[in-house]
Amino acid sequence: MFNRIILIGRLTRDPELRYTQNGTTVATMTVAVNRPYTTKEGEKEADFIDVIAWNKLAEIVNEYGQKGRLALVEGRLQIRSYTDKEEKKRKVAEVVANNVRFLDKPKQAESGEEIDWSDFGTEIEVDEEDIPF
Amino acid sequence: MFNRIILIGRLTRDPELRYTQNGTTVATMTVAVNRPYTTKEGEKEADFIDVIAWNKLAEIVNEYGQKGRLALVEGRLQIRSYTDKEEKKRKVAEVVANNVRFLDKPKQAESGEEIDWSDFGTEIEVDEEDIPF
Amino acid sequence: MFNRIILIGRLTRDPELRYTQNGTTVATMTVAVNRPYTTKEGEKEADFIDVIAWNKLAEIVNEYGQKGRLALVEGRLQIRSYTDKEEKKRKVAEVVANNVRFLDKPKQAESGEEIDWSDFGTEIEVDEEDIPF
Amino acid sequence: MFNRIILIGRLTRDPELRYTQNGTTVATMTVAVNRPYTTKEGEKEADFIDVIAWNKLAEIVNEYGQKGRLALVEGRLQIRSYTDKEEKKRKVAEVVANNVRFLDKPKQAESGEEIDWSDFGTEIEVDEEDIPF
DNA sequence: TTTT
DNA sequence: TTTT
Repeated sequence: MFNRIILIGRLTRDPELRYTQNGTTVATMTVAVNRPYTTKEGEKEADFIDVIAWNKLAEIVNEYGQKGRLALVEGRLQIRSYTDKEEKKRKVAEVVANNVRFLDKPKQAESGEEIDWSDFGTEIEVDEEDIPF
Repeated sequence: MFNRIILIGRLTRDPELRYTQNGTTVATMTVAVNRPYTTKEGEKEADFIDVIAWNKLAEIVNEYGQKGRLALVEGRLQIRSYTDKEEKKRKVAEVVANNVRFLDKPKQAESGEEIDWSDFGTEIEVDEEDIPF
Repeated sequence: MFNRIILIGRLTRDPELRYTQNGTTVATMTVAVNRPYTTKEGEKEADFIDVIAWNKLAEIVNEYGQKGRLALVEGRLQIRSYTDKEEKKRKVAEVVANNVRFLDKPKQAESGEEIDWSDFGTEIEVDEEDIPF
Repeated sequence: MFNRIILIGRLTRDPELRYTQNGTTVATMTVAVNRPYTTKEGEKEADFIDVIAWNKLAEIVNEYGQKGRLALVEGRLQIRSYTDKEEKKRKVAEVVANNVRFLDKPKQAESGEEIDWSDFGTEIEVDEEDIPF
């Protein structure tokens, strides 16, 4: 009845853009979120959380999100079930984003390339109806 | 850096209570959260989300949570990695609760048993330091 | 850059429906949210939070929300400034809802009237673009 | 029964530190949160939201928070009522923080002063029991 | 009294 | 496969 998750973390890699068979745009990325404690050995741990974005949000994520950028992700936690090749039931957890914001300044583009600063703090939010799955 | 999830859904089964080797109490349960849409075939779908609670919160969850009850769960999404028997890397997603509240009235106890109404709307919240993992 | 509030509480009165000059529907209501503690005198306290909903959400809130119902409200906190009749600057805080859900069963309608159960757990969510102010 | 707010915005001024009569530390600050739209005249608007932090959190906020810094604030919305000098009932809205994080790097200290970078991304979270009001 |  |  209610499912809301809010994450702030860094992209572990550049987002990947793909298209479904009927042409819907989808972007996937992984966000590393440091845990709120250190282990007894004094080490930091992180959760690596898969995020999926659809349509216009996918395109914006793909354009502005790069490995290392600090992102705020808002969405819902989705658990997908499937059967693997060995006929075993598996589950996949991912956050279906409806809002992504980049909180740091983009990295200086390589070799003098122009930077588009307009994304800093840009609001990218989608209606639930724009999320196909 | 920030990891917050808020769920409202129903317990798919009674919580399970266990103890770690050093005696820490831990409760696990699964919450079914209906998705915010119906499929093209008009079917409702749900995400079945594993929840883990520690210490005092585990005990309260175990006492007041029963299959079918409507629960609000607040916590963080944790992704644990492990290697299975076939030496394959697997991931488990679960919500580490720091706050659980039951939003409906408890089911009438069987056979005239006394009901403890005190849990209805009770605030059960734990400090991050009370969560061992 | 980010402003999200989630409340669960009870309506202190039936919602009020009005229309702006250009015909936009707007509903206002107050939600009582018990505080997470009792005072030293053992008394419960509550925050009485004004909520405003626009357009289609306003109509649904008006139809299904009645005094005493348990509601989940999601939105953003808005602080409006104005000058009162004595030329003093005043501030008003209100939650602009983009999602309202009723978590309890509706009260039995008076005098044998039919009940519409369809609202129980219904998802009512609006796009940011449907919120005029 | 549930009251959670999450804000990201910039401090409009340095936090103010005070002490209650019984010696409890309290910090107040205002966070400017830009609204998710521009007006028809193309202007950006912001909500100026008062935030209050207690005890250890107050001290940390006071130490690391300066005018202009980007902060994430998590807490609950509190509406306090009081009667003013003209015997009129007034209401004050403020966020009681239980978690504050600074998301940008601190400003370079003036005149070669040493910078303490340790706060960047530091987790500052308090137990509900540490919040006196 | 308002931040970038 | 993991980010700062």
